[in-house]
This record gives sequence, C-alpha cells and structure tokens, in this order.
Amino acid sequence: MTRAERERQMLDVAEEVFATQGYGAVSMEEIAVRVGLSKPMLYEYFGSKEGLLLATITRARRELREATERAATEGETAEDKLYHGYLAYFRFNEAHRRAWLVLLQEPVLLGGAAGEIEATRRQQTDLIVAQMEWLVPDRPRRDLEAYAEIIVGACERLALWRMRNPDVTPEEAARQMMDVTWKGLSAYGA
Amino acid sequence: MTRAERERQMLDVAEEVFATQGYGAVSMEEIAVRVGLSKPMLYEYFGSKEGLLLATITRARRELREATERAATEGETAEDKLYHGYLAYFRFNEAHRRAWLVLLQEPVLLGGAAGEIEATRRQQTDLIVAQMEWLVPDRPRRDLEAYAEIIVGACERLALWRMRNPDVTPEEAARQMMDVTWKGLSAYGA
DNA sequence: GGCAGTAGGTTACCAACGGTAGGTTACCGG
DNA sequence: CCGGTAACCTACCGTTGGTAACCTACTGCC
Repeated sequence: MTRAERERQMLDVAEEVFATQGYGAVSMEEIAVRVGLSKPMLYEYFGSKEGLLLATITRARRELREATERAATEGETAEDKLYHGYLAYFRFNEAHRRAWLVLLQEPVLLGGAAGEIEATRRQQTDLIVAQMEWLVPDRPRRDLEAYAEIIVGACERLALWRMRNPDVTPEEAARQMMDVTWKGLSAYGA
Repeated sequence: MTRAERERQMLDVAEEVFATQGYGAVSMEEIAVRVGLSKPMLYEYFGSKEGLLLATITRARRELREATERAATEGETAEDKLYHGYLAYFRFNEAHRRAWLVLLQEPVLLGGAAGEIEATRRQQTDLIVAQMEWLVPDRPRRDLEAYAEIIVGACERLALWRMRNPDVTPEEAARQMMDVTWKGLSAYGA
C-alpha cells in the first residue's frame, strides 16, 4: 500500500469516528486500531490529534468546494446559478453526511491551529466572492466579502436544521435560501 | 459568599479562559486555581468539564437573546425592527466579546451533551420565529423556521468575519445583513 | 455548654489519553 | 551478502478529567 493510500485510509476512518462520536470523545488509540496500525503511525502522518482533524477538515472542505463550484457554472441567469449552487451544497451534505459533519468541528481549533486553517478559508471565500462579482456587480469588494460570509453561514446553519428535519429535501432548502437571499424578506412584507 | 455568587464567579472565570485559550487547551485545575478554590468544587457545581462549558454557553446565549429581543421592539416598520435586531446583535458581540466567543465552542458538544443544549436552541429559535411571523406573515410555519435558521447562521458567520476585520462597525454589518436578507441580492442584479 | 448534622472545602489518588523514545522487521541497491 | 532506510511496534511518560475519603466550621437543639 502506498503512502498516499495509507493516508486516505486513515482520513476515512478519522472522518467516520469524528463525525459519529465527536472530536473529544474519540482517542487516537481507537482510530489507530480501526485503521489496523498503531498510534505512532498517526503521529508520523499528522503530527498531532488536532493535525489529524485539520487534515480531515481540509479534505472535506475541498470536496464540498469542488461540488458547489461545478454546480454554479450550470444555469444561464444569475438567479439560476445561485440556485444550483445552493442545491449542490445541500445535496452534498446529504450524500457525504460524515464529511460534512466534521466541518462543524472546526471551531474546536479556535485555540490551536486556527492560523493554518485561515488559508483554506480565505481561499474558499475568495471563490465565492468571485461568483459574487458576477452575481452582483458594482458593489465594493468589502461588501461582497460580507455577502459571501453571510451566505456560507446561512447555508451551514440551514444544513444543520435539515439534520433535525430530514424530510426537508435539498430542493426545498435551496428554495428557502433563495427566498431570503435572492428575493429578500421585503418581498413577503405586509 | 452565597452559592449563586460562587456560581457566577466560576462562570466568569470559565468564560474568560474558554474564550481566550479554547476549551481543549485549559484544564479544570487551572480554572479552579483562578477561582481560588480546588477542583472538586467545580465538579460539585457543574458535574463535568463539558457541564461547565454548557453552563457558560447557556448563560451567554441568554444574555445575547435578551439584548436582541429588547432591541427588536424598537422601530416602527418591519424593516426598522429587523435592522435594530441586527444592530443589537453586532453591538453585543463587540461589547461582550468573551461571552460571544464561547458560543462558538458549542460544536465541541456534538458528541456529548448535544441533547441538553437542544432545548435552549429550540427556545431561541422559537422567539425568532415569533418575530418572523410579524415580519413576514402568511408564510408556512416551516419556512419561517428555516428563515430563522438562515438569519442566525448568517449573523454568526458575519460576526466571525468582523473579528478578522475589526474596522467594520456594527452599523455597517447590520446594513450588510439588510442588503442580503431584506432587499435580497436580486436588487443589485445586472 | 455540648453535640449531631450538614454545607462547603481539601488532599490524595486513579484511569485514560496525547505524545515520544528507542528498538525491530522487511525490503532495497550494490 | 550487506549496509541503509522506510515502515512499524512496544513500552513508556506527563498531564488531565474525575472521584473517594476526609476535614472543618457553622447551624439548630436539648
């Protein structure tokens, strides 16, 4: 087995247990046993427990980004693009439930490797901002950045809400996002 | 010193140290020393480390809710109410930076006392939904719930963004929230 | 005053975990 | 056949979350 395959295997196991049991509740020993290796190997590959979490988060984030990025190229109008982006997001966290769950663990890193994750976040935000520039031209860069953050946060939370309401389809969630962020609540005002 | 005062004192210390060092990076021993007591007292009051975090989160959340709730009664029109709600939120996490920072630690609990925190969250969401009913009448309850989640998530993330961009005033952040959630992005379309 | 009961507090300990040092096996080029 | 190295393991350490057992000072009561 090559080194890259080993790493993927380790990340698969880590993703599974972090998602189901939570970061604090699982020991490195347990992960190692599940992989079929011993603890020091994990440290060889990832340096620390937080490093392992960081690696799984980075991978999950990349997968999510690729999925939504691809989708946002579909559709003609700005409205269509936005809708398809949302749809891809909610479909992703239905299909890759585990990968998505570890993304929620991110705040754990606040006190630790927060700096390292900043780069990936920055990169992701930049991409959304780029699409924003297409969506809503002639706005200050700073506002576009804010809008991107707003949308990411909203999606995250709505996805969490969907976990408690599993009968909400990705289509419905995407439509709800459109209601608020595209048309705006004023459209429904009294 | 009464029991309630002791508890408040412990929560103050916990809030400070969780916010600055992060949940995982701080030991119960350290907190106990800072309070001026010994470790078992913390366990007497909060049962476990996670229980202590849960208590600080619960308190912070209540303070935040009270602040925003009060503000949302100001203003005449629906638009005004929404704006003042946002403004109060961003002013709160500027003034009570520490309290707000522990709220971010919440996902740590995913694998643990997630059930207990569900009640508080539910209660908070219900209140926003109630204001939503006023804001955008004649929508299905289910959509209102989704809108509430969207708004909470968006605010959370934008507040996080503000921490990295400290020159963004609460007024500007509130305006950006209005741009997206009230007028909607379509208002700026090409 | 003397004394049982209890609230509030401590010391001393345990088990589990993150992390590491040092040794062992297995494979490779020469 | 052999030196070197990559992959891997066993055995250990320090710290930390959590607990048991004990102490102390106050309260109300005879």
